Parts: sequence; structure tokens; C-alpha cells
Amino acid sequence: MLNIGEVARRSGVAASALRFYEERGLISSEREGAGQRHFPRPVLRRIAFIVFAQRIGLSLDEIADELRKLPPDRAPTGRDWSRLSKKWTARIDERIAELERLREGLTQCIGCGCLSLDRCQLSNPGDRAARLGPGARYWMGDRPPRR
Amino acid sequence: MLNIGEVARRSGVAASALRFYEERGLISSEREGAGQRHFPRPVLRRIAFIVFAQRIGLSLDEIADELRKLPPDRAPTGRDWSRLSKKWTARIDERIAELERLREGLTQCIGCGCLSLDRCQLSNPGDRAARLGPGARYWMGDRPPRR
DNA sequence: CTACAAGTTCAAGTGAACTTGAAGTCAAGG
DNA sequence: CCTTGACTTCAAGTTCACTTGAACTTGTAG
Repeated sequence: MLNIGEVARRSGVAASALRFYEERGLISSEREGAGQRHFPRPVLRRIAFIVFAQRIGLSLDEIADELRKLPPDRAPTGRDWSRLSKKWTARIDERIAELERLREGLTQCIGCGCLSLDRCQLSNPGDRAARLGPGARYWMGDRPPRR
Repeated sequence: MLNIGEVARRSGVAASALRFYEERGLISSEREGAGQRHFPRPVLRRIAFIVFAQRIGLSLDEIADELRKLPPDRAPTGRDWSRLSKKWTARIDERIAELERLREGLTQCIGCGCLSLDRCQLSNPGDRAARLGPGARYWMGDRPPRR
């Protein structure tokens, strides 16, 4: 059992953030004495999971969903982990693909000679891509709007 | 010259966002009659630039800085563009590298047999990586904190 | 002349992910 | 006994990138 300071130190996540996570149902603790939180050791696994997922780009709500699908007490099984891994890998790949399109856009714009960001096929999101919806879908792999 | 509705339609960026960008100094317009904005055509280039940069992950402040360095009237020269391109490409590469580390973490965790996110070398950000600072630096390529 | 769409300003609201501050409790050390 | 430090709750504040709403003016069509 670890108190909040310990967990904060070990996970590198601020105590205020841990309280916030608990409030949001991402982690849980038992209370002792005057109401101090005492976290079971595996909370560190959960926090690692949260931080990992955040870096991948999931919101806390999405992370909470994923955590709800995982067994609360035991470590995730191969099946648990593989389902998740597939999903997240896909998400990562998507984002990487987008970044590569963007990078391609940059180097191509340097190479194509126009340098105007105006006539260049990579830019001009308005006249060419606006009908696809908000934002420059051209670079975005035609994904749903960001909100 | 385009009015705000036209620009919004062509760029796919909401009129309210365009007003906001103007307020923040990212774009500018001339006023006509009762104060209606009239944007010079090249504003579409600037907006394309903004949207592009946002997708790469720059904040509006950073974008404003970059725009300030670009010539306000003429199209960017080869030198302008190449400096920028270098910088942004680096940024993209960095982020791609991080995502690849994360993906590696996922598949390795499936493969390594531990499946616990606890003993696995990829996780356990607390005991192993917390001394590096907040967040699971282990996956992050040891970058400065996010704030 | 009257509608109505499209523009204007300004203040306030939104949502995500936290952080900060105030006020209080509690255990251990000097 | 008193201070110190670590914890508690709860409300409110912060940043980013916008959006929304209220109140108002203009331009164009019928």
C-alpha cells in the first residue's frame, strides 16, 4: 500500500492529478485514518497505462472506457491485451501516416518549385478540399472533424 | 477581395475562427462600408499555412511567430521555406519517432510474455523512469515536460 | 418598404486536463 | 506543547482554441 505522495513520486504524476484521476474513476484507493488515500501497488500499472494511452492520444474518457474493459483486480490476459494492442496500434499507425503525409507535403513543396503554398497541389485547402468539410482534409486523410 | 463568408467557405475554417485569428494577429483584413472585413486573396495561403501547422502540432502562438518571420506581402522564397521546412520536418520526425517507440512498446508487451505492464520493461514508469521527471519519460524520448 | 441573409462587436461559455488556494486534520519530532 | 509536513475537501482558476449569444447594422431581392 502506498500513500499519494509515494505514488506521485514513483509514477511521476502530480498528486493533484492523481486525485483528479480518482475523481474521474480512473484509479481508486482505500481510505485510512483521517481519510488518507492508500493505493494498492497495482495502481502503478494503471497509471502507467494511463500515461501511455495519453501519449498515444487518447482522452481521459477513452482511457476510462478501456480501463473499465480490463479486469480490475488481475493483470490483463493475453486476450485483453491483444484486443487493446490491435486498436491502439491502428491508432498510432493512422497518426503516423498523417504525419508522413504532412512531411511529404513539406518536402514536396520545397521541391516542386512553386513555393507559393497557393498553386501548390499540397496546399490550397480551400478551393480544392473545402467541399470535403472543415479543415484541410487534403492532408488529413479525410477523417471526421475534430470535435 | 473576399468577404468573410467566402473565405470561410473556401478554407473550410469557420468565420468565427477567422475573426479569432485576426484578433490574434494571424491574418488581417481591410474594412469596407460598415466595417465588413475584406480579405486579400493571399489570405487563403496564410490560412492553409495555419491549418497545416496546426496539424503538425504547433500552437497558434508558435504559428504567429512563424508567420511574423515570413514576408507579409510576397510569397515565401526558397530560403524562407527551406528554413521552415527543416524545422517542421524535424518536429514531425520527432513525433513519429515517439509514436514508433509507443507502438514498439505495445507489440513488445504482447510478445514478451509478461503481459503485466508491471514487470514489463516498457512500463513501470514509476520505479524506473520517475527520477527523470514527470510523466513516463521512458516512452517519451526524454523531452521537457509538457507545460 | 420590408424581409432577410450576412455581416459587426463584445462578453461570456465550452471542454479538456489539470493546478491552485483556502481552510482544515493528523502524526511524529524536538 | 508546538511546529512541521503530509495529507484532506471543495471551489475556483488556467490555458488553448474556439463557439455562442445578444444586440445591432448593412446590402440585396422582391
